[in-house]
Amino acid sequence: MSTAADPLLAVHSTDASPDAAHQHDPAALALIKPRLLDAALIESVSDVFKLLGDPTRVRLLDALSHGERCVCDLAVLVGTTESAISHQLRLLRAARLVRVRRVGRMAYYTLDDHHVIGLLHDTRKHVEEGRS
Amino acid sequence: MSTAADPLLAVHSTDASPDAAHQHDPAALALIKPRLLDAALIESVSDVFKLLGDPTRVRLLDALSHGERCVCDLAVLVGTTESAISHQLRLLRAARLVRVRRVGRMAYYTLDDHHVIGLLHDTRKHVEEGRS
DNA sequence: TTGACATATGAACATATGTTCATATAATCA
DNA sequence: TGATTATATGAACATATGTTCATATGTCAA
Repeated sequence: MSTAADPLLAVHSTDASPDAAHQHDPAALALIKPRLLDAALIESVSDVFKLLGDPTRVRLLDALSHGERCVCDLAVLVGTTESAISHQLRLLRAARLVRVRRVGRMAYYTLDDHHVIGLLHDTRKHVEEGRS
Repeated sequence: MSTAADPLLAVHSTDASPDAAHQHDPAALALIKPRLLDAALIESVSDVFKLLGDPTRVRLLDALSHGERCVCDLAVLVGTTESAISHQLRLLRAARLVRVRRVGRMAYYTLDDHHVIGLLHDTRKHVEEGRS
């Protein structure tokens, strides 16, 4: 899998499109535009990342990567209120990143998608590579 | 690489630790606690995800996944002001997710880390799998 | 039933965040 | 030089977001 190297050879043409203020490479734009992700997908994808973009939720998922845990234990591991944890788990549940199993008055949470562990791992790699 | 299956066999013991309000499985917690990611790494990882958690920036990265682009073309592809784009590119640059190459008064941006394409791809997969 | 417990949730508050507008920098051209 | 172009950036504003506190729901024990 090598990087897509698009032609960057187009000269600075005097553009004539009516809507755009100005464009450097109209030909390349026309080629790329239809290949971009559609609005709904963009929104969904960024929503998932938004969920991962909070320390408390990353801690939660990191804790859950070691196996199923109840809310009270997650609160201890994450170091926050059970209320705060519960609010966050609700969001993660809605996005199907975690799943509940209820036993009596306990609620046991697990990761519902093992892509998540991969995402955490890859991002960690990015961060660690940057510590030059 | 299979999922780590931790023992969940501990009985509901009457806990005696002084700081925690209550714990369900103290033995498992003691085992897991030292294996959790440290605070600084959690923060860095969630910061990267936070950057990916915005539609405009996902659009930017998606556009850049098709090759190097100048700011004005990115503005057209993303459908926003060049000012807004520039603000976002600044953030992405600071996180070393994109890189600039300056030619005259133009600024050409590229992805600086190809993990990012993988992250986008995997998250897209998660989203698409959920459309049941 | 009564009380204690585990979890869930709504409202409110403080903080963070993305865009807009104005302006700055820096390069190209007349 | 002066005008125009491409990008960058600061301040301000409106919106979004995470936690806290109070309370609700449902479970178990006595």
